[in-house]
Amino acid sequence: MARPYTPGVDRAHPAAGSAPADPVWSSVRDRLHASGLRWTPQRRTILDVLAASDGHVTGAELVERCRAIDPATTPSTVYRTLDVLEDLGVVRHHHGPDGREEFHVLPEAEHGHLHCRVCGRSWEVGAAEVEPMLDALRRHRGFEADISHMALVGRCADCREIRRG
Amino acid sequence: MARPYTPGVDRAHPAAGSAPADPVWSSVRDRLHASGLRWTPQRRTILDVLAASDGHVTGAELVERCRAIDPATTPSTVYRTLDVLEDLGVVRHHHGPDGREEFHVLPEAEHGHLHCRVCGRSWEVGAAEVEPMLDALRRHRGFEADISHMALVGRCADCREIRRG
DNA sequence: ATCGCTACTGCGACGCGTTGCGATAGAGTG
DNA sequence: CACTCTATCGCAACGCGTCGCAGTAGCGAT
Ligand SMILES: [Mn+2]
Ligand SMILES: [Mn+2]
Ligand SMILES: [Zn+2]
Ligand SMILES: [Zn+2]
Repeated sequence: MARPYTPGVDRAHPAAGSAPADPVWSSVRDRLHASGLRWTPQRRTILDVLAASDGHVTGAELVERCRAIDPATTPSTVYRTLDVLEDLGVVRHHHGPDGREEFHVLPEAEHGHLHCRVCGRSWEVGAAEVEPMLDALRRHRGFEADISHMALVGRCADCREIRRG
Repeated sequence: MARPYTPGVDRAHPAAGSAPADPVWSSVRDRLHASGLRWTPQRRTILDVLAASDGHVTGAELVERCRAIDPATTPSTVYRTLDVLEDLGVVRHHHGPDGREEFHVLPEAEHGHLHCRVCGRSWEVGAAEVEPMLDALRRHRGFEADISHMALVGRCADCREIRRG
């Protein structure tokens, strides 16, 4: 049952005016203001969800979790906010083997991603491990690759073991 | 104006029974049969389109070109056939910055892909250029990465020049 | 408290693929 | 040629995301 758009009133967030306790998250509000952007109940919902998540989450999952807090949540708003937050460095995204988005919340260190096509598991790969190639690309072509967005698909050690080839 | 499903009759391909002249393409028919798969008018249409394409093409573009030959073409059939052809090594796909599929027809050599986020241009990167990293991943983790599926997003030399950072 | 600017929201429609289903038609066999 | 088996097809519905539009509401200034 989709609620119609009911401005203000029943949309008030439990603590609408304030930001989450964690200093990392609370700074977001100020950084938005500093860029002439705004602090809204919808954005607070998304930040609450992100603060409660960690590791990699798909866009659809985030939408779903927002709806758990506010059933009136709209996908377009979530995705647009994720774009904004990516500009702020709060989240990073890459794409799974099927092209779907996966978000990493507050990545401590830059890293790329490995996806096993067979078993579906995935791993993070540190910047150091790919640095040689990135250097080569920078030197030879002047291309500066975004590590966070990197996702390599292939077969993991276990799955290669099973079916030699 | 969508034509209803009109089996057989007006679906006959100009040279329905035969395969394209090029030996590479004609072999496809035999290789399908060898695997217990079938040669259909729809598949011939798609192969005609692929034979007339080169470099990278999006899935949507391929569907559109098929419709130019046979307006009754259905997306699901095209995508399913592309899957089959990828198994045969006739095409390879990767994903653009937005996650959309791009197909490379008959790649002579394995290669990865670079996409500039700013100007939107893209380049191929030879296997040799990535080999060091792939070796490292194989040695340290036993992970065998698919080069053809690799797509790095970032900023090209020109676009870095313009806005230093 | 009120006002004005404009960032942001929800909506609706669209684009790209994918999937399950029942009907069709390849193609090997006799 | 008829017959059978089943791969493939078209369809319809769905999932993920994006975009333009018109109305709303943050927020800084008065
Ligand atoms: Mn893929
Ligand atoms: Mn992306
Ligand atoms: Zn695996
Ligand atoms: Zn560029």
